[in-house]
Amino acid sequence: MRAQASVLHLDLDAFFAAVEQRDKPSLRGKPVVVGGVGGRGVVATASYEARKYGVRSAMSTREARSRCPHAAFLTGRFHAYRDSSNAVMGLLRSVSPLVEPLSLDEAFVDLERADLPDLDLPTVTAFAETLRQRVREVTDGLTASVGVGSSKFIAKVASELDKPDGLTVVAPGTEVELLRPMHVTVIPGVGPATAERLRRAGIHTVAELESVSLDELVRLVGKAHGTGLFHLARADDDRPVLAERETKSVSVEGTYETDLTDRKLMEGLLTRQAGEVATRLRKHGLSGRTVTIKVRLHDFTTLNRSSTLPSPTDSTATVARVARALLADLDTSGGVRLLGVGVSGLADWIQDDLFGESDPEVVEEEPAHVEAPSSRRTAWAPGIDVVHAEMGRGWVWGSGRGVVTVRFETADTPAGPVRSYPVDDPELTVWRPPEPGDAENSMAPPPRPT
DNA sequence: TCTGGGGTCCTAGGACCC
DNA sequence: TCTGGGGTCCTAGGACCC
Repeated sequence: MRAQASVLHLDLDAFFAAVEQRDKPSLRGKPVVVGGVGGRGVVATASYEARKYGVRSAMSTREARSRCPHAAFLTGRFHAYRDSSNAVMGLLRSVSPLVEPLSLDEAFVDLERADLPDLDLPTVTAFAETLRQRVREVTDGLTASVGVGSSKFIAKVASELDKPDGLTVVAPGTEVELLRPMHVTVIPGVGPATAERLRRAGIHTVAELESVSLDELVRLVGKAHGTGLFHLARADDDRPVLAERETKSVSVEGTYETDLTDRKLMEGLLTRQAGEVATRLRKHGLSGRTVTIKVRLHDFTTLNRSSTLPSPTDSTATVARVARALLADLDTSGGVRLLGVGVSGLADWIQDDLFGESDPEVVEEEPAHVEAPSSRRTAWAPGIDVVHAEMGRGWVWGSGRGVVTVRFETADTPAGPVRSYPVDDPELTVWRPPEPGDAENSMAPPPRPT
């Protein structure tokens, strides 16, 4: 907890629905529900007009239709949402270099890094009001709710207090008295299961939570969660605002209108999902060692099965093959409503399949002099094809001591320049031969060193 | 025909190694 | 040879968030 109110949380109001109402004037002032419109869809966002009828996020669309039949039910237009989100995040970053997006419609901003004369309440309040106005301008009319406080926790709680289109600044020193009367579910991480456990222990409010010993809380909800709750109940929160978060996993899943029973069809769907996952991995220059499938049965029981490879992959064929093998061990005779594929244990890039699909000897015989940065990452092996964001395509001449040297040589430029980069330079990634489904698939590989 | 999709983090048990 | 402990990796499930 900081001595000044220097953490800001911004939340765009009913974001998806608000974008739809902005872009389609006939929807303004009317109930709008964005989400899955099929038989098994759920509500992503309801406009405030729809909320009056009890429509809520995560409610089934079926339920929403029965509560508010005259609402407009729309599937999302994610490009439009992303455009507006980018405009807002860009605005926030112009104001402070330390911006932590939580989703398309939410972010923390560290005001200690903003250009403010001081962090006194009047200054911060005026700044936040100006920021809300500028959000309106860059998004062509969307509104945001903003909270400012001495920590992430307090800023987030504050932004909820005056929704929509409001601002709350919590004065340092008043945090605990603000929290004490509130229900424990204001604390991030306290969902239905934890709230029920606490309720059975007679704990409903933050004040009651504050009176419980650390040992007792750990006994009730586990070590990590218990210690977290102990501190948050006292508004004790030192989590920093972090601008960049590393991706830990990539996954694709789908719920089907009717339960699947045909194994061949399931294998085909998993194969298609594996292709989407692998394409996204390649697009971001990532690869991973653990392939996981997710299977939700007809009765909603959910199974995960995973397998960890000896080295990272971003290959459609490898991910698909492992996914199908994992499915083979499962009894799906009762029907399957959801299938999914994911890859985790991510490295910055790939070794598996660099020299062809199934050739484990090549993979294992990594030259001893090439040092891997960590067990999860693989060194820049000489000869592999790479691409640099500005320089374009080339191949690795050599590497060592944290530096990789690249020769930028292609069919068009046979005697290209040589450049060296830090091994973790984000501009430099392994080049992958395009697979079906990739955006650009007309490029030929560059010449290889002999 | 109740119950999405994309994530993160935690727990717990077993294998394996030192 | 027996016994124990600690650390890491892997797998499965669950809670939670937006």
